[in-house]
Amino acid sequence: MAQPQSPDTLAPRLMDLYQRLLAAFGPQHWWPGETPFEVLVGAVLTQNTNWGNVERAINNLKARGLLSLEALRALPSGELAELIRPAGYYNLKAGRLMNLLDLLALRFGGDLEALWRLPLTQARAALLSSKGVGPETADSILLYAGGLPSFVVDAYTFRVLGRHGLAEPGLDYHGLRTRFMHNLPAEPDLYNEYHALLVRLGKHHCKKTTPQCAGCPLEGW
DNA sequence: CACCAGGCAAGTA
DNA sequence: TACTTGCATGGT
Repeated sequence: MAQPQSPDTLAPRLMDLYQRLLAAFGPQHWWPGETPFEVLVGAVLTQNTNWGNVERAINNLKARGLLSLEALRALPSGELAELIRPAGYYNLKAGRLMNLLDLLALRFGGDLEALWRLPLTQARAALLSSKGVGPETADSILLYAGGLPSFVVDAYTFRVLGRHGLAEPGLDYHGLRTRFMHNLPAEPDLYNEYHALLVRLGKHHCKKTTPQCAGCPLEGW
């Protein structure tokens, strides 16, 4: 596989990037969610959406005691849509969430632990088989709800890595994910913080694709 | 006012 | 295969 630089230097460079972000921003303590189930729901609701809006939606469910697999599945999809309205794309997401809840109920007996017990690739494939769960949502669920070492890639990841020569144009989601996973120890805590730190960097700095902005913790890196 | 936010699937050429 | 479009709220 053609890589922007030799694999020998890639691993240390990815660790160096992590250390710099950690030093600059500190631990991010993702994912805000009290239970794995709540994290899973949040993962669907936050698709292309600000987390603050997702919290409003989840609070609507919590306030009514609906934040459980059984309660949500018993809810008419139209009512679910109204409750998650603040998260945006609410009709779409109500359907996507129901798809995923059906998968959990029908294929795993409603037991998330049964999902986490599968080999990572099989658990990931199961999640991806649910319409509305793409690679980033699947990896977010595996990592942040299941505590499994599945690296999460997002738009910020492409932008930051691309700018610093660690991701060539045309590299796709799978390519970038495996680049991280083949060059870092398979530690869930590391993957957890790493992704959160990349998002944190993207949120407050360096929104442009080309030059680095002044004051960025990666300036000159 | 425009633009963005922790995507995904379906449609088009 | 490689773009493009629809989905939608709330904050800056």
